[in-house]
Amino acid sequence: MTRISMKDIARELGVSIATVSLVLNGKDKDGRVGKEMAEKIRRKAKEMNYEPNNLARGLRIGVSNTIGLIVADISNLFFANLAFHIQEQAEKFGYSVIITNTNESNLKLEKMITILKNKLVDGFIIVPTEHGESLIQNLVKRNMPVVLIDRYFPNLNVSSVIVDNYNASKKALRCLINQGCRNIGLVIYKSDLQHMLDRKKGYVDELQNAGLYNPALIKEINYSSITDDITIAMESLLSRENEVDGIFFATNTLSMLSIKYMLDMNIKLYEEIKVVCFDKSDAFDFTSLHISYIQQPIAEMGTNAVGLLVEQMKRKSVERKEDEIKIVELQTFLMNVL
Amino acid sequence: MTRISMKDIARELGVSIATVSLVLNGKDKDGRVGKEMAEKIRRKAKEMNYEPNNLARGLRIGVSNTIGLIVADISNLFFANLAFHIQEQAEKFGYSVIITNTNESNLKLEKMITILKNKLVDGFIIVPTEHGESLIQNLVKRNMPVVLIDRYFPNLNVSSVIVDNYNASKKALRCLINQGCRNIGLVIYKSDLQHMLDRKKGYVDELQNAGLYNPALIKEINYSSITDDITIAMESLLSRENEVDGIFFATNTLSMLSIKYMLDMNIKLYEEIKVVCFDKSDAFDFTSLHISYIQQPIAEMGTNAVGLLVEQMKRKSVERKEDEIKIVELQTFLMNVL
DNA sequence: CTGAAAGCGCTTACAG
DNA sequence: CTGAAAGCGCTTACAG
Repeated sequence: MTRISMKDIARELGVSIATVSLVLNGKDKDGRVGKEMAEKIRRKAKEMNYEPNNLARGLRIGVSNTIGLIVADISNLFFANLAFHIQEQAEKFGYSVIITNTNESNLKLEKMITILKNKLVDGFIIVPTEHGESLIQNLVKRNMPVVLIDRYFPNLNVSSVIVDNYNASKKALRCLINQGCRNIGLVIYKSDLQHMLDRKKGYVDELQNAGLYNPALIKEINYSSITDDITIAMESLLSRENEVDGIFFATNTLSMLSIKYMLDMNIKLYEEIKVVCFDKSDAFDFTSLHISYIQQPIAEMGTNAVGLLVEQMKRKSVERKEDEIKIVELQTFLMNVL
Repeated sequence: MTRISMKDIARELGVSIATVSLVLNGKDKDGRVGKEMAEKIRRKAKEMNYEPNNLARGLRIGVSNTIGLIVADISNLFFANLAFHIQEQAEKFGYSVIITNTNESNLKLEKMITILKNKLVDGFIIVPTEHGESLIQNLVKRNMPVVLIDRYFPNLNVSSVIVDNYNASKKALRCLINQGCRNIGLVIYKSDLQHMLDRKKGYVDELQNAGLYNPALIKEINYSSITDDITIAMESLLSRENEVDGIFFATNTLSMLSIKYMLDMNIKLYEEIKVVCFDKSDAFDFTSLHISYIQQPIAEMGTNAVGLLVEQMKRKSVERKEDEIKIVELQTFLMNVL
């Protein structure tokens, strides 16, 4: 079966392709095309099962109505949810979304950007990787609409949607302190990404305020050797001399692996050690575990990112030049299951 | 900044666009283009930062190197993982993947198919919705390469990748019976989709073999009123007169909600009621919960789906007509945490 | 109110 | 070994 094109409809009806195009794009009002003609064309199009070829349309008008979404790991529930909401929102504006994955690899980020650019996406929403700054920079230089999400580069002039990571950490720590914890550990990725630095700083500041800061209780995990590093970190935190009575986990993956370790060691959460995690896991619904967590407004993050991007894409086509960079910083919620 | 095209390179070098195209597509070997010329073109292309326009290429050769993946719910970890593996595998064959979501809605499935077709994806991998049979049928009629995954329609002539749901259920039930359960409940979606019917049949058959079948212990949940229905179902299963000592949950979402309910009710898993779930959740790593589960070979499912699809897409371009429909049925694993 | 024509960026026979 | 030309399906001034 071969696809029906405008040409086929035009031939069938003995009219020009131009007329068909006008009608099928709804530009027949304003008296551009006769009423009966328009009706005839529409009927024929439906009858022949016409479907527009968006590739051709895109080539001609230089727009694909597609957004490229690049996340760090689609199999992480946080990003999966983010993707979900971004897609829902994009659809409302008539955009489809191509989702791709970097697995936290800078190389892959570069590759994904190239692939997507060559498919002519109209803009990008990106969860950038560590050291991915220059790749983003390039995109911006070339006037590509871009919005960063979840993570951002403070030195880069790029619209971004993030949460207030610093205060999220502070909230988490205050919660632990209020519950009587005095020796509170931190499990976090070793990373230069700003959102990690912010989470760390929130931890440090809040503990220093309380006169409880002890740098030995900060455990930095390498993403590439995560299992081993967590074992080492937890062994240290759980050793008797540290007297740790609370731990803050800076990401959901770190939480899950560490809590599993603790349960395997028969540690009683809450009674022996209180914990706060970044992000929710399904597991926390099992209330018997007494796990508090920082909840990010995922839907809002997605909506905002799409909003900012759509704005940029419009602006570009109207050729305005004011570079309105916006950093949207959303607040998190401390969900206390106790 | 305006994109560099082949024309720009050709003009700059005083050669024809055709020559540039040949070189940049690696067709300059076989003595089609002079060695120095080819080198010059390649150097210039790099220097000018040329990047191919795949829209134009796709329009010309009728191929987009893009696969449309339609899942039922990207925020469900099972589908997120599936998407991840499909993408990894597709990339190996040079395809990018557009992921979209139906939210189990038939209407949305139709919309997504239309959108993707108009973007000229070369083929589809689809997790179909209930009653979505005719939509898939249409795609096949139009000679579109399609592979169904996770779910399939027995009456439809479409390649599909599924797991052996019937035997998965049987395994789960045997496990519960062997552990001494005598009154075993089933929590499953009310659905005509074959994979659900298979899971149900496995449950029924295995219990009948053991002389333990009791239809009153089957609870069918409506996707649209899931929370309420689960509450009602669990209340009934946990009521004293039923003496339920084991439950099989037919999907991951049903598992999570039901187990949460049980924990809220202070039911001791394993000691009071033993459970087996379909699919793993992060939560099960918390071994203290004693939850067994059926593990699906997600990566293998993804790999197989891409393989079947690529085969179809190739076949189509060579215009062969043997309709080689393949149903790949993979085996699951019963993961017993005890 | 409708049509002829150019062109988006590319590929592919066909000539030479 | 290289170029001129047609055409993929569409949109958009421009004529009339």
